[in-house]
Amino acid sequence: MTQTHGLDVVADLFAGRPAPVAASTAERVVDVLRGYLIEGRIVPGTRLSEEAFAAAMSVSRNTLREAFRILAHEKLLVHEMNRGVFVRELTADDVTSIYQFRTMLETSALAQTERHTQAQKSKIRLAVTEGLSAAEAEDWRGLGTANMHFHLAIAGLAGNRRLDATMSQLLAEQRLAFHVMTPLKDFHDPYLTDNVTICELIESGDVEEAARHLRAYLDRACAQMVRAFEATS
Amino acid sequence: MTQTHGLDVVADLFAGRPAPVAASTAERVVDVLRGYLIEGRIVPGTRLSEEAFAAAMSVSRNTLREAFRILAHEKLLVHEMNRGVFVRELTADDVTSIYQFRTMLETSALAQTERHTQAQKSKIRLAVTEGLSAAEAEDWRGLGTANMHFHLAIAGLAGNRRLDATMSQLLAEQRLAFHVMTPLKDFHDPYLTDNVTICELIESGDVEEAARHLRAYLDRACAQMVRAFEATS
DNA sequence: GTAGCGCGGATCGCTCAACAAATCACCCGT
DNA sequence: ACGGGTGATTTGTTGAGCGATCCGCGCTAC
Repeated sequence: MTQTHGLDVVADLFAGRPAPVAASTAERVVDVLRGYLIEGRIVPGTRLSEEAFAAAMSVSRNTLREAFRILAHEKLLVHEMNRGVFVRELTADDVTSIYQFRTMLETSALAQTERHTQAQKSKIRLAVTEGLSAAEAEDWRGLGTANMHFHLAIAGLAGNRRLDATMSQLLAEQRLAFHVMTPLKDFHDPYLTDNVTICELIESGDVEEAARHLRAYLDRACAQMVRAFEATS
Repeated sequence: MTQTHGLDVVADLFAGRPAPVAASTAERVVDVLRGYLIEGRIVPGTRLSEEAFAAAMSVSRNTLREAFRILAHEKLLVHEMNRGVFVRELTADDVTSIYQFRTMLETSALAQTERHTQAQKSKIRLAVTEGLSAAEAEDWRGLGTANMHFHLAIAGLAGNRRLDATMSQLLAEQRLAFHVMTPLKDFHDPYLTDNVTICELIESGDVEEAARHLRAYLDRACAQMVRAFEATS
């Protein structure tokens, strides 16, 4: 980095840019595919043919395999030797495991009050209002993502990049199971009021009670999801 | 799965097997490379030439690239577009971030007393004795891995596979920084007595005090590491 | 009928060779 | 010393190819 400017004016110009849209082809493929997976556009369990997908995305088989390897590492795909890659199918155990881990992360983040910043707290509030307006517009998919933002913001209270990363990955993984939750309204809507309560508790400084509430909330959500899950299997 | 056997006799035959040594070539490469990286045999910052490594490990460039992608995803390598992959160089911030996260995970696991099993607790004790005998034999590298096993066992108290996975990954990542800690004795030895104390506290059922002790311990270790870190840079 | 067997056909795992594009190292003129 | 051009090196990606493995199907034997 050449130190030509006293203040880094140039850096500011590019600061708010939406990331160069994934430079490499493989990463672009990963992003697209990940989008499909967490939106449930490909049913869990289906095999992803290398040839077919390579053709569909106009990339070589080699590049596609790089992408597959990454997504398998993110646990969105399963790689079975000499058989191919499949969209991950979550079991009921996976769901409880994910929720258990989430509970640990989120309550832990909540407990680190000395790290909480005003910026993070306002992100929580933002996610809540996002959810409220999505509900008002009866945009249930939007309500789902708002809910995700809420929990990411909670985890963000710890101010730890690594925690944020694992949290997003957990949520992505969890989304694989959302296709069994139909209609989405029934799943997300009841928790909106919980989000409001928790947000207010945090703002009022009573993180203890917020954590208790959150824990109960997550237990309930987990139980509901497991129930819906075992009903279909 | 064909249901030929009433009791699954066959499964037992293969139960204790040391995993088929990574079936695919790419995974084998990943394992070997990961071994090198966490042992510090390749200095952080060095570029890993595709051609050279492909030749050295007798695999094609394409397969090697798959391996590189995975290791980059594990944050052991850094991939820079059109420049190549480099062994990750941790910053002091990384170290504190890792320790902060570890603290959250380990104390969280410790707090979930209702999930603690006797099997897990004995694993902790095992790691402690492993460390004691390593210290007696003046095997400082062995003491390091014993210490790792200790913390993995603590995290294992939560009984959550995902937590275990992120914990191992964190420890692997942290190991990238161990090469600055020379001699290893001075870094690991002081903490052996702490391990003993914490183990006893857990066995006596006083997880509260164990958590406090652990937290202080990790803070100290982090500070020491950061100090050693900034001394070299 | 059904359990075992063998035989393609499809797909994966991996390699090799090639080429465009980007980066790097070096030299040059100023 | 500094900016700029130029060729060498390395990466990004592709395409073809081949052995290995798995799957489905039909055959046979009991």
